[in-house]
Amino acid sequence: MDKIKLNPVQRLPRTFEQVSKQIVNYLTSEKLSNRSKLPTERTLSTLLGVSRSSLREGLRVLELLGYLDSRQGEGTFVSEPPPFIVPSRVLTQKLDPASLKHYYEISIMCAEQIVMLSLQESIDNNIFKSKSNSPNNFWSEFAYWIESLSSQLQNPYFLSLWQNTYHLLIENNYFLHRDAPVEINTFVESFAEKDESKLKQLLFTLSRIT
Amino acid sequence: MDKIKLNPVQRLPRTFEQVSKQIVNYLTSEKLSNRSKLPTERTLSTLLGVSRSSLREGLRVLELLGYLDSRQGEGTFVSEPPPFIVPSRVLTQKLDPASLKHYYEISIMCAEQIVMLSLQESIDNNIFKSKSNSPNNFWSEFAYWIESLSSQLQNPYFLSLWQNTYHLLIENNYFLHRDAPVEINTFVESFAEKDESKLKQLLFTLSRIT
DNA sequence: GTCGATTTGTTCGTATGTATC
DNA sequence: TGATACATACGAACAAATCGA
Repeated sequence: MDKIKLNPVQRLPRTFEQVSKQIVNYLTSEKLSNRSKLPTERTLSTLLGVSRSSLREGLRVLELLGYLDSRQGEGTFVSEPPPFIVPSRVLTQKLDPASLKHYYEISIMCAEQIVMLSLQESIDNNIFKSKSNSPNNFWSEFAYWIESLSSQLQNPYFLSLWQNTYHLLIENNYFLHRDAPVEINTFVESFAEKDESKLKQLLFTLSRIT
Repeated sequence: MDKIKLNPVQRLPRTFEQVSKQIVNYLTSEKLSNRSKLPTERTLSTLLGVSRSSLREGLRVLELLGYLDSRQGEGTFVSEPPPFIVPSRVLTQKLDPASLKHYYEISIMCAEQIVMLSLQESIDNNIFKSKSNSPNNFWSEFAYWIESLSSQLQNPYFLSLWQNTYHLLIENNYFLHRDAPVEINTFVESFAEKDESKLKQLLFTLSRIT
């Protein structure tokens, strides 16, 4: 008996998948900048040789992933996709406590990284001033601080991850009954003094909040 | 002149958006487990009072986000959405060097977190054995080690983030001409000795690879 | 301020491909 | 082999939003 070489069968990608890939290739190859207008759905469907229904399914995918933005009566426009997407946020769906805890730990990891990188790149944070005068709301102040730091960072993906997870927690009222046993000024001052170990200790206490 | 309060105009969500949200609510409320079968497209469209085209656009979104899985001739099935999605990976699209560097830094952050958490949770890693006998390929060994660690971790989201970024880098040949100046055994031994500072120093050298 | 052209949003009917029994 | 159930795909038509003459 001969040896039979078995390869996994290749299925043709569905139409909408081919459509979305082709359009993204078109976007990148033509170097279409932000907000530039795409051809109409009818034009695209004839160009690609597919029906408008299938083309639209492809456009939906790209819109969801942040590559496009369609507006009725106007047209379809190029957009900048984010580096990360959290499914439940796209659908504004509430999450269970376990998942929230997992996202919380991710957000703290990002915060720590942002703070430490800011120290390394010796970012000037003297401009920072507490936004609100309500000293109770630690978390919004903390978020404001983290974003003011990361906006000066070279790598914008840490900010993206932070924002995704932080806003997800906000939307799920995660911080409603979780006040942190620290004040924002403690962070800001430790940062000004470049006190790395103190900052790490503070962030560790945050990570320990249940 | 009176003060005018300007609120952003509220648009009715498009049909496919309402469809995807309703279906997700249906999934969670009915506690439909993995792989259970949904009603047919025709049934769903009549139940929701929308056309099949609009329903399908909603299903596409859910399929892309990982909530569903449609197979021609069989049906549509429930699936488990991942905590994070990287747009360019969904479209198997190649990325520019700058974006890759950003993702690389994210992946290293995850790796460090996974290692440190594994130390804290005193995970037993004695079972680990190098997979291949080619000592050259540091990165695949490293990835194997990270995954063997994080599979025992309480929070699976670190693993998800790691895998997303690592596989994205692989798919873009990021490691092709980037050999690390360390060996995997150095990591494994330092971990066995619970040498935290040594591990941090090793991970720092990884983060410094350009 | 209205009208008409343009463009996306939505629907319906129909045909085809594919898996299961 | 055939029948059934299902997703996939197409095209034509109409609705609604936007913009400019």
